[in-house]
Amino acid sequence: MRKGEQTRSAIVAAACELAARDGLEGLTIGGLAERMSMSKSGVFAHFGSREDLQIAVLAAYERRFVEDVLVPGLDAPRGLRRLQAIFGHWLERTAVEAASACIWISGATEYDDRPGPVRDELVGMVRSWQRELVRAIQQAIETSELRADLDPGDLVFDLYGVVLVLHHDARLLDSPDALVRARRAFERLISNYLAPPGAKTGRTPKRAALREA
Amino acid sequence: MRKGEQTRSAIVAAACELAARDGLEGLTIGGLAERMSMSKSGVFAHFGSREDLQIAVLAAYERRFVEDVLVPGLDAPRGLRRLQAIFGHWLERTAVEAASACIWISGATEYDDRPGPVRDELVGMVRSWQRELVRAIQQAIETSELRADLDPGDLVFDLYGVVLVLHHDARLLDSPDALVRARRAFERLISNYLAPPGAKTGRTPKRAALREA
DNA sequence: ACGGAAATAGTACGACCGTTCGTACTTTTA
DNA sequence: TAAAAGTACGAACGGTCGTACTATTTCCGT
Repeated sequence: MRKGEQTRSAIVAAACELAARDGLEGLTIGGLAERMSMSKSGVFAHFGSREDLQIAVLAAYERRFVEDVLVPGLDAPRGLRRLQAIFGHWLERTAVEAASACIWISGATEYDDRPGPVRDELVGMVRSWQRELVRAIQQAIETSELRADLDPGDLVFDLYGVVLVLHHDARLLDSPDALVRARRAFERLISNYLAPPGAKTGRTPKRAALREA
Repeated sequence: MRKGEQTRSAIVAAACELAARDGLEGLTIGGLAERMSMSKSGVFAHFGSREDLQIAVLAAYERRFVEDVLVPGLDAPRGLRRLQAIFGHWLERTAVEAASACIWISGATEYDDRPGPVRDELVGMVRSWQRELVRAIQQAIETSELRADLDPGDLVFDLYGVVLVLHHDARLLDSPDALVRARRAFERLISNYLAPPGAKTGRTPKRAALREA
């Protein structure tokens, strides 16, 4: 029972690469078998169905994502520093490893109109990740680094947008500026929400501009 | 020579709907034929290949996108108002019509690793749209509504991110807040770049916060 | 080292894919 | 009205898809 799990995880690893290139829907058992120099049925036997394979790929991706982005971010102290660390790793993973796509992002457009277990799994993972981001933001509020009246959901929304457009511009448009633009966008976003220095409970004036249009 | 073009455009219209649901790669001639109550070969005859069909769908989408987003925006006077109008229509089209996806966005992840004529066409359209946005931003700089030191490319990057995350959250996560979050994000972005009132050439102080982290 | 179990291969299936071909039918042109 | 062009059909092609079954090989504890 050891050899089996060994090859199974090797299959999943290869499947991750294929899915990154062709999408989870483009992932095919025949192609995977060829990549593994195995027979189709040999590969298939490790999963009850293609759907289970896709879900296994998603799970493997999540594990690695957490390892690459969240875990190293936890070395930074709670608060703004940690938020910056997490987001920095996220950006790098999205852009520098831009040779291969993020299957959460490609999956979002593949499954937004396709109900089923794969979509459910994907949605659960994205929601869970966004919850993790909310937590990091709330901690930065608790340390009085970010304003108390900041809606964490708003900031998560903005941060996710930065990653999505980075992925888009770097991969589809081959834009070499995308990463530095993303970093600048992050700094701007944060600077909007910085608590005024020296205040324990931040409530800044300004804002309420742009109310006429 | 008239009947043919008539049915052809009907086919393209149906293909647009199918592609919005299943993606350009998920668009199939058989499915399209069934939708049209025609034979596969009858549908196929209007296009030399599936690729040509996909490109025809892209072209039709672009025409409609320009009609829905850019053209009505041109009613607003040059400058910030026009930029706000264009972006507002863009947001509405992305969220309210969120019943069907944007094939530029889904195509971005479908083709970012898949070279070929379809990708080239898609990239050309997205680049052209971003150029249009740059133009609108530059006009808002010329009217001294936005700061002169604003890099239009940065703002286009940010705006695109807002639309992408709106598309993502509204469609994948069924988030009911996505649209209002997107609108707030837009206001925040713009307010970062507003030229100081009464100045012809804006060069504001502030900023340079967040330089320590 | 042997025997049972686990792992892989082999084979076959029905469905659907894009595409081609020959042929009717309908519209436009001369 | 006759000829020509345009339009749609049905059948069939070679392929690939996921999956089900069966057979064979390989592993591993005893």
